[in-house]
Parts: sequence; C-alpha cells; structure tokens
Amino acid sequence: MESSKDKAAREKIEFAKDQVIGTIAETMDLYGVTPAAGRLYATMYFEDKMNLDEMLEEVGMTKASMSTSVRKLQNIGFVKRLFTRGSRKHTYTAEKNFFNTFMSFYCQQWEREASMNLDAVHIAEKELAKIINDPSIAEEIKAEAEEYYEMLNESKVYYHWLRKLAASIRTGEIFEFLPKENDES
Amino acid sequence: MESSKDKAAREKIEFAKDQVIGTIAETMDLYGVTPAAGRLYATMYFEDKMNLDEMLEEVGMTKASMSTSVRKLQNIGFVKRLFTRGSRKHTYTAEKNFFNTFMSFYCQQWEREASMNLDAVHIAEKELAKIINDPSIAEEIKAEAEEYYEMLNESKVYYHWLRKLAASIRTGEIFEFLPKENDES
DNA sequence: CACTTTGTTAAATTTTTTCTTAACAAATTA
DNA sequence: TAATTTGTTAAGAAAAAATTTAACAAAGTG
Repeated sequence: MESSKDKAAREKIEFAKDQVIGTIAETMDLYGVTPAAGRLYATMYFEDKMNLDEMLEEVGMTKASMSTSVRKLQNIGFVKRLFTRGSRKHTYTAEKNFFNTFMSFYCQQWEREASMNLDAVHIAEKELAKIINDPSIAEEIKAEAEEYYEMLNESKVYYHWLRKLAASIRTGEIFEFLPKENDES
Repeated sequence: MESSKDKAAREKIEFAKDQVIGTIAETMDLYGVTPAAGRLYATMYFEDKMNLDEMLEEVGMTKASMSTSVRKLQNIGFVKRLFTRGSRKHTYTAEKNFFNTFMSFYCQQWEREASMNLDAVHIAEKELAKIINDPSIAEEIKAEAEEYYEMLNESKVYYHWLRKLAASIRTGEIFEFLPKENDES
C-alpha cells in the first residue's frame, strides 16, 4: 500500500496542476473560445493524448460539447488529431508549445483582419477616386473625398505591416530579432 | 442649389465610408468589444470628434449604451477624451492610427496573459519543488512532478518572450526590424 | 441655491451564446 | 449484413451577454 506521504504528494501534484489548469482556462477567453473549450485545452495540456470519452470524464461535460470544443480547438491550432490505426476512437493531442499556439492563432486572426479591411479599402478607394478625378464635381466635395482617400491609403500601411508581422512569426524570422530566452529579467 | 452630379458624388462618398465602417465594425470582435462599441468606433473613425449626443444620433443607439461603449473603447485605447473647456458635454476622439490601437490592445492583453499564467506557474512550481526535494517520496511520484516542473519551466520562456514582444512594440523598437512601409507587395 | 443639462448606474428586457438532450449518420465488428 | 460503438448535428433548454428603460448622481448655469 502507498504511504500517506505519497498520497499527500499526489494531492500536491494535483493542486499544482489545477492551479495552472485554472488560469489557462481563464485566459483562454483571449483566444475567443467557449468556457468548455478553454477547460478542455487546459486539461489536455497535462495529458499526452485523449479520446472523447476521456475528455467528458475529465472535464465533466457532454460528448456533444467535447466534440464541438475539440473541433474549435483544432481550427485555431491548439489541438491535433492523432491517426491511430486499429481503434474506433479518435484520439487528440494538445499542442503544448505555446509559441506554436500563439503563431497559429494570431496569424489566422491578423490575416482575417488585414484581408477583410483591405478588401473594403480597395472598394472604397475606387469610389473615391472616381470623384477625385471627375472635373465637374464641386471642389468642397472633392476635398472631402481626398481627405478620406488619404486616410484609407495610410491605413494600408498598417494592414501590410500586420501581414509582415504574421509572416515573420510563421517563418520564425522574428526570433532572430526577439530571441526565445531562458533567463528571467 | 447643388447639382445632381454633386448629390450623386456625396452619396458615393457615403457608400465608400459605409463600406469601411462595416468591415471595421465587423472585425472589432477581434478586440473583444460589443457590437455597439464596434459600430461606435467605426463611426468615430471618420469623425474628428464626437459627444454622446452625436454618437446616439449617428449610431442609433441609446445614451447608456454609448456611455458604456465609449468607456470600453477608452480602456483599450481606441478612444480618448478631449478636455474642452467651457462646455458641459464630454467630447471624445477616435485613435485613427491603427499602429497605436494595435499596440494598446495587444500589449494590454499579452501582459494579462503573461502575468496571470506566470503567477500560477510560480505557485505550482513551488509545490512541485517540495515533492522533488523530499527524499522520502516514491520515485514514481517524483518523476511525475519533475515532468510537470520541466513543462512549466519551459512555458516561462514563452511568457517572457510575450512580454519582450509587448515591450518592443511599446517602445517602437520592433519597427527597426519590421519597418512600416508604404509599398504594396 | 434651485434648476437644468449631462453622464452614469442598476434593474429589466431582449438577444445571443453555450450547453444538453436526443435523433441521426458513419464506421467497425461479429 | 445486422448489431454495436462512436462521433456529429439539429432542436430545445439554460445561461450569459448586450441593450434599453428609468432612476439617480454630478456638474454647470442663472
């Protein structure tokens, strides 16, 4: 039989894990996921791999909820499906390297922001250019169109920068400028 | 009287603005704000300055809603209060430089993520260290504690990197590595 | 200092989101 | 191929969030 010291130690380990699981789950709202998905990822962080039945056991929610949560986590790159042959159950594993989850999530997010807004800016600029280049339009109106055109043109600098940032994170180039370091400071 | 060409031009300008307002409002969910706050910021983006009454006029929502929205936008650095003397009304202006809104929002967010998780990691590591350094505990349990300790220690590299990233954005250093550029590409 | 205007907050309502129940589809096994 | 297991999806229930109404507080004005 296990000594009472060992039992206490196991409890300490669970306490330590729960501490981290709690904050990860809490901060997962930053990644736009539901509480269920947040708790699931935080739980999986300490597990090698899990299938749906283990998830509902550990997290204490329904299978449907785990199914949708795990798919959401896959979409943002926090969880990967493992292809295990000879088993009906699907197994998943959490991405435990936070640099990878960071990259996956923010690059996706920034790409969405940049492309959506650039699309809108292009459409708007085309309309404004028509006005600016039409000699028969009143000067006052043209001036307004020019002002907005200049604003939108300026905003493109930002969206292109956002894409460059995403690219340099994806390629890992950014770590030449901002290295991953072990030391505190 | 204004010519019909000029009227059409004004409409074109409104169309162009609405195109951009629409997508900004739509992508504002990335910044964790309510639809009301999103629409408000998008509207303010094309205005020099606004007071609450102008906001509810333009956005078409209640004064209470504008009041809470504008405060939320202030918190994340998207809107600033202007101190106008000699008027009872509060006036606000939108931050129109997206580099500044980016900086303000993400630095705040990343600081929250880093500090919350580092706190939890420190607490957890202290517990785990007790087990690792206790000679009377079973090896199997110690091994587990060591495994988790190593994971958590590794995760600190990420959180420190996140803070460095935030710092280099705040100081503007990052633009030496990733310059703001005017050209497409 | 009473009066008016402006902005905030709390309570109630509406809307949206999240989660569960339950029916269904897909895949595996016997 | 029938039976069983597993995972998904749609519909409904529960919970949470956003917005409005309305009461209140704060600040400026006459």
